Amino acid sequence: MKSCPKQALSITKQAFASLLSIHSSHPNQLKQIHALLLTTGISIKNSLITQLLTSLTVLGDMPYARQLFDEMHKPRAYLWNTLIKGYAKNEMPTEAAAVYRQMHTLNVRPDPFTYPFVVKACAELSDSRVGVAVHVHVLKHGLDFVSVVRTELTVMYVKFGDADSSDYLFDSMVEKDLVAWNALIAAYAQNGLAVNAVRLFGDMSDSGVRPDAVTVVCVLSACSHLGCLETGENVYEFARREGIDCNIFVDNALLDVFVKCGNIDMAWDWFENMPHRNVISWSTMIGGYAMNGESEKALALFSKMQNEGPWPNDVTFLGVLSACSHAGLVREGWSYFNYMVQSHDENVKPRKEHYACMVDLLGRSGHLEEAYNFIKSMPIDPDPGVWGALLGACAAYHDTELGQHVADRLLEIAPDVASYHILLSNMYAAGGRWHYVEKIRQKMRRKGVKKVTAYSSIEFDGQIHVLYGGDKLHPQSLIIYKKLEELIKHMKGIGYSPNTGSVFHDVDMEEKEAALSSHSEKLAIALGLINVRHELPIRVMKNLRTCDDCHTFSKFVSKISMREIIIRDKSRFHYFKNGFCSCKDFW
DNA sequence: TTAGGGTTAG
Repeated sequence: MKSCPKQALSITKQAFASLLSIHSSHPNQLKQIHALLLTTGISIKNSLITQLLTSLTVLGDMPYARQLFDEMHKPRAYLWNTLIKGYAKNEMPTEAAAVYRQMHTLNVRPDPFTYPFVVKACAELSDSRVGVAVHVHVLKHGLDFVSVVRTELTVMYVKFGDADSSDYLFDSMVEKDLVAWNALIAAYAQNGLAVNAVRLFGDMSDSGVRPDAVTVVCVLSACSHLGCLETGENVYEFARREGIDCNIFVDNALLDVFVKCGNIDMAWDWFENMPHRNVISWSTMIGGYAMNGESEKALALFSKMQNEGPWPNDVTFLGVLSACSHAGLVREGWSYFNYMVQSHDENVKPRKEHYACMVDLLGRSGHLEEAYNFIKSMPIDPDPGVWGALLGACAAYHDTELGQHVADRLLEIAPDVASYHILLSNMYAAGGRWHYVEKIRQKMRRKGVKKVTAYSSIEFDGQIHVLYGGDKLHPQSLIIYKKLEELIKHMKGIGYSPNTGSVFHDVDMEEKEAALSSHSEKLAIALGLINVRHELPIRVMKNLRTCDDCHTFSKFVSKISMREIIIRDKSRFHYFKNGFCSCKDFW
């Protein structure tokens, strides 16, 4: 090779460069090119290696990317950055952080391009100490005013639930560009702070930065979470005026708003008139019918999709199985599930979520033993979601024995999840075994397991109101409780008796009733009765599953107030009208 | 020799 003329060498390198750019769709092709490159013995130009490394990280072959990286002699900072970015983008935050640590140990000086992905990886790790340590490094290197780095730090602190830090970083950002606004709006929308997302969208408009389609999609997604139909429609109207509609992402996001606000007919109209529909549009619509209890329509739409729509994916099947689950269609559920098992399409192979759906379907229909055997026969390790579905069924069917067995398994693999402790505790409470309830409560206290705070939201006059259980902070608090008192008195006269089975503590009857009567959905319904125009339904969105008592309560309220009440809980929609619920008490 | 933001279910 030494005798090889310079010009020929350059041609060879160019040839490899074009080989790389043409054959970069599969890791094996890249490996072959790499091997070929090594046999020529030409000194591998950095740009070729970078191209190879980047292609490997894009294709997600991180082990090979790592191997290639390890063969390099003293890689420069930008190559470290490429590797970190690869791990971060391939959902391997632990590895990304490890590479950064190694870089630090070897005294490779990080540059402004290093931190966006290191910080992103830290945000994914549940250990906030690592994130804070990296923030300190950023400060030491004087890179905290680089807007991309600062944006990622802001998002990281939102994920850690550290509002003071994220507020400070964002507010003190000198030039907030479009991506910075979008990143924070997205972070709020995805981390249970959807109200903040909507508010920030307002601030953004005031600041003069013009939103784009990404902004609109994020805000619409926040509206979906909150169930804010009016705000969602206003945001879309704004997008239309600004010419940032005509985009399938925006169309799907608005479809999701209709679906998640329980406006299934509007969703269908919108879906039918969309100029383009992809697998997400179809899956959203199918899932929407399922969530609204319209299982036949969900399944009919799925057959239509098989005939004329795009190829279904794993998410489509979650909607299909959930439709079966909500309607108790055990036979149909099995047949869809078996179809998935036999499918040669890797995208449709059942994942743990599908197993959880099947357990839910079998469990809800009372086939507890079958559900248990199904879990035991699983080819993959059952995750907490799978066991949790069975525990829920045990609680619903008062099978304390199996429930205890399931809970033992569950608390082994997910000892810190409050909802499982609470399910177990409710199961004992329903059977009056207060001694066990107290034991669980002590265990939770000892281990510091925190409950997810229950809240409900309701929108009227363009304002979003969020109410927590026992809320006393709402400006109309006094009238809300007065209204509730009136309602309960009236309802008791016609046969309502509070179902105290699901109250956590072993306290006396009066206290139990008081705890029940301040559940967030009851407060939201009362607030709705006071404020929502009579011709409109009262739409309440709850972040957790609604309890038996609130369900009965809502039926009674729909009857005595002659109002339509729509509650979306974590599981599905409930339409209460004239004393009945669309779920037929099966949820 | 390179950078940050988005939709679907549970």
